[in-house]
Amino acid sequence: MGTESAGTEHRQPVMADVAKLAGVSHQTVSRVLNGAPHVRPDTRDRVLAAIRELDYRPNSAARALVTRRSQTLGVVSFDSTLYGPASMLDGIEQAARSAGYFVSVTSLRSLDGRSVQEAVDRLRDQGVEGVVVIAPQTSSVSAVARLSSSVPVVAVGSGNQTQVPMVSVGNRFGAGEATGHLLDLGHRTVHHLAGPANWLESQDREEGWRLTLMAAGARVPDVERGDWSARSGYQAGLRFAQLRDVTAVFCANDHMALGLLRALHEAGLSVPEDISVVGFDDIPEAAYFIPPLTTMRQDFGELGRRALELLVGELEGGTPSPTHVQIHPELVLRRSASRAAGR
Amino acid sequence: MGTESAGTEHRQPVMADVAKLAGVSHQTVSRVLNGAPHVRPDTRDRVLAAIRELDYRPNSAARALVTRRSQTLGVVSFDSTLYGPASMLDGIEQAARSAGYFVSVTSLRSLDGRSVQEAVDRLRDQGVEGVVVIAPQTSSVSAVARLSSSVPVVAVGSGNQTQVPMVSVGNRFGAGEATGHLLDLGHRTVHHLAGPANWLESQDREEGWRLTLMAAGARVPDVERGDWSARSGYQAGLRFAQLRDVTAVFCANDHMALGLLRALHEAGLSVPEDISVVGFDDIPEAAYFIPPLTTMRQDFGELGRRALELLVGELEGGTPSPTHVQIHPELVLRRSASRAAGR
DNA sequence: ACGGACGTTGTTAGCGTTAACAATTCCTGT
DNA sequence: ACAGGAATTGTTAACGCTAACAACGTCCGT
Repeated sequence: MGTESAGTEHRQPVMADVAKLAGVSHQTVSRVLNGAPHVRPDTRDRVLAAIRELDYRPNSAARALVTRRSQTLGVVSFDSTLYGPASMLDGIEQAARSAGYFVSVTSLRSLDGRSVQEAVDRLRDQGVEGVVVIAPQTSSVSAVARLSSSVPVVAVGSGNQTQVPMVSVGNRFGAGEATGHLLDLGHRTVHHLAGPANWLESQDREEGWRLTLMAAGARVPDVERGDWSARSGYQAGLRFAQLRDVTAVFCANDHMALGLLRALHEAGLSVPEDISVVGFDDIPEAAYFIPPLTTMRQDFGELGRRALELLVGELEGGTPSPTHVQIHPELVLRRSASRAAGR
Repeated sequence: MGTESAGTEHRQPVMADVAKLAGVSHQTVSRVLNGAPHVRPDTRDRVLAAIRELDYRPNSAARALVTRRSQTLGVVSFDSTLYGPASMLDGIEQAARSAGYFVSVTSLRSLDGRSVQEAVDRLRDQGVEGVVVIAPQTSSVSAVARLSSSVPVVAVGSGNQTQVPMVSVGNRFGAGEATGHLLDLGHRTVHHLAGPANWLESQDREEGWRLTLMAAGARVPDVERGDWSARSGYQAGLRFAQLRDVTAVFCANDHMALGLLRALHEAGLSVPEDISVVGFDDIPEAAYFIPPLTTMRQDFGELGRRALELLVGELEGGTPSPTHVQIHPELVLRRSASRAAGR
């Protein structure tokens, strides 16, 4: 008793309102809502009708409180402006939705471990049941490993950490393919425009490149290093253009390759006649660079989806074992790499 | 059940646990947590110490239940893989975080009104306090207008709908600037590569272009239409290359401009000598196209931030009036547009 | 017709927090 | 020292839902 409605009180309807209208107890309403067995069909229909009539919506906070499940997953990403992270986020969201979860995002401004810690804490405070981390820096991955105890965490990106379940692309493999392709084309060696040193992706791609070169007995030239941006690729390209002996460059991503292409073009060098270029990612624009970019395709959306599946599996199936799913990138042949001609 | 084991019962600490440890009532703990006045400093310290010791974290579901506030905002976006939406999302998240809100995202697969309806419903079910819609299609905007009654909604993107508060870029203005620039350069007229017909952005940019041409007494050529992708820009470019009279084209976005550039290049036409090109967006790569793209810069991040401010203002300040914030794009001069030479 | 199994529904008790109010303590000025 | 008020703390009752169990039928076999 107590708080009976005063008059034309216009609050959101609650379960009790539905119950009254349908002439049943609120528990029966709950049963209908949750698809519990043993509800007589006509009762169910009456309840459903009442729900529709009142436009009733269950209060998720109340439900979360009692079930101890928020139906929410968190994503922490580093720079969701970049194509890769954005696509992964997209894949994650898709997969989450079809698994019946909401997704809450938060992105890092800086990449120290403390920042990752903070982000995950924030998410935990919100009551997420698990989190996917898109944060492929050395520092953040180790930070993630530390906090996986409180809430299930899955990382997506790269690296061979085994402390945290992870889905990653075969960066080493991909870099090897790219480098091998260039070598097969007859280049004496392959130069490398690497990504930031503290990114796992960079490290793995560089390693794949180096290993392949060594396995082929080719000279391993010094690495140029960019920051993933076209700008940095351009600057590196200017430097490569000076070097007489470069005939092939493997770029750690497509954006840098774009900058490189432009620098080479300005230097009067033509691609692939003078210098062959291979990228990594296969962003949608890569096919429209001048010339069209030969690159390693990786399916970011799939990556995100798989990461989410892993997380949900751990959440629901009770698979506690740190798994490591790997997705292999694929060489896409276009026109930016060709037979060595010397220059 | 994961890491739960029978012997060591180890539930998450709740407020009562903290209270007991600190030797106070749970209400005092609540007061400390919420910064209520009239708590003696040393009591506060004891409580704080207990919180730290137990690593206590307030249960957000319980709090949301009683306060009727979820501290969560929803974002529905269309294709967060694109640079624009991704950047806006980023801006939104930033702003939301600093305003003390969580952000829950959901993206649309298809763009009919029903789909928007569903997405917003989903978000409502989760208990979001407001939503930002990044969905610049004709159909979705009108759908949004319809449902703004239940939960505050702010749209971001384009259009001159007044039914829903909105922050948009001055697309018409920007298109006018771009077109005007080309005209000033001496081109008789300017061709247009437009975006999808059902996008508000497309419509506004096309209108801005058309109006400017008409105001200048220039002929208004037929429009080519793409879908924002480089691929579609390439195809349109192939067609433009056939037309003898095109000396300048204004592309509705940079990605299509990239494809256009490539098509022109293949057709043996040089930019800007034979044809001048101006884009829209100023994506980070635009400066590294061949040639560097003259384009209209718009600050997507800012757009997102402003949208969120608007929403929060409505939520907290109780400003119910549909506002319309407009951000002006800015012409960035690079090398893809030059004085008309005829061809 | 009767006892029991089962299908169906209702009742009661929390979940962990904040709001409202009651109770206590500590000061002031006189 | 004492009333009166402010500062500080405690107690109780929601918030809207699900879990657990109790209470009704209803149907069957005997």
